[in-house]
Amino acid sequence: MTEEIGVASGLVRLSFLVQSVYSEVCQEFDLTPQQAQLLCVLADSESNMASIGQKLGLEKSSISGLVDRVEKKGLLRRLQSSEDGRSVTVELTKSGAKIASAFHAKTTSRLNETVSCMPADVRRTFASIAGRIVGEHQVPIVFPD
Amino acid sequence: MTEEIGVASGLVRLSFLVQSVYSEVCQEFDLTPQQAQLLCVLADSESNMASIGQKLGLEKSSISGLVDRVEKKGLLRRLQSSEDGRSVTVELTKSGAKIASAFHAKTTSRLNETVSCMPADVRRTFASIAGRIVGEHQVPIVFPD
DNA sequence: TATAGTAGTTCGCATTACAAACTAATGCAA
DNA sequence: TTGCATTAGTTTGTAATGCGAACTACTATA
Repeated sequence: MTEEIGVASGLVRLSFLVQSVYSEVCQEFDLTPQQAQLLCVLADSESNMASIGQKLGLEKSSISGLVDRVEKKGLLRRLQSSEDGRSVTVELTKSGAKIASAFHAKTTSRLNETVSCMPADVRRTFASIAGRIVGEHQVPIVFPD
Repeated sequence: MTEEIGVASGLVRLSFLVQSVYSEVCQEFDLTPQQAQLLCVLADSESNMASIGQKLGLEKSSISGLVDRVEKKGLLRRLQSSEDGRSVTVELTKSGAKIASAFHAKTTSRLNETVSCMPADVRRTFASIAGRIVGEHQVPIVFPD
């Protein structure tokens, strides 16, 4: 069951596994992975378009469309910023917040299941190393804790 | 620098980090992530369309187009299977094998850099746990060792 | 030999992502 | 204060992705 693999291969294959779990949960919620990620980013706090783009690593033109489609689903809304007339504030609607929260809980539970084959201390060790890596690289909070 | 985060959040954010490194290397090789993944799968051994679909977790109709585009770049070729007239064997061309190998090396090196902030024993521990997780879940070899 | 099943392809659709060109609001300099 | 460069977002056009459904061609089996 256990394979001796290198760090790089482990990272890529782990990422592949996580993506597939993430996608499965997305389907249950009728969301695309990108839409779910947007909800998770906004769950923490409202954002303008530029900072969404920064967190997700996407160009502004990509954000416009993504926000359009999620807005059309009624999960978020755009507000004019009072401070800067050019800026748009994006925030979750009540429905969006509910779905974001349920999606987050379900994904967390599924990922915990995924590592349930390992004893608690190994899981703790793993989480600690993962935290160290993402901390070192300022990975944005695309999935709150 | 180090953050105390849960396993689920660690997995998602780590995956996000890996995806961004992977995408960066893809750009250097003028490949999309999906195209690179196809090359990596074929680097191990030739495949028919169905088994590519299984490894990548995609429907057959998605594979047709992906293989089309990579074939058009001259990185792989389709061969009629001698055993089953319905089946198609997909294999890398010489050029495709060369690019697959270079892509793999570069990605491995970049991911190793990414974890270079940690001492060797921690990296080994991490690789071992990752291997255990992907082994437990029969994650296909989308990135050979 | 008829027919059911299998391997791939094709088509139409929605989503994703980008660059370039655009609009509108802001801020700074003369 | 006026004028111009900058900034925030949007729009448009293009390419890639991924799916399901309908299709073709080959295989297997009853």
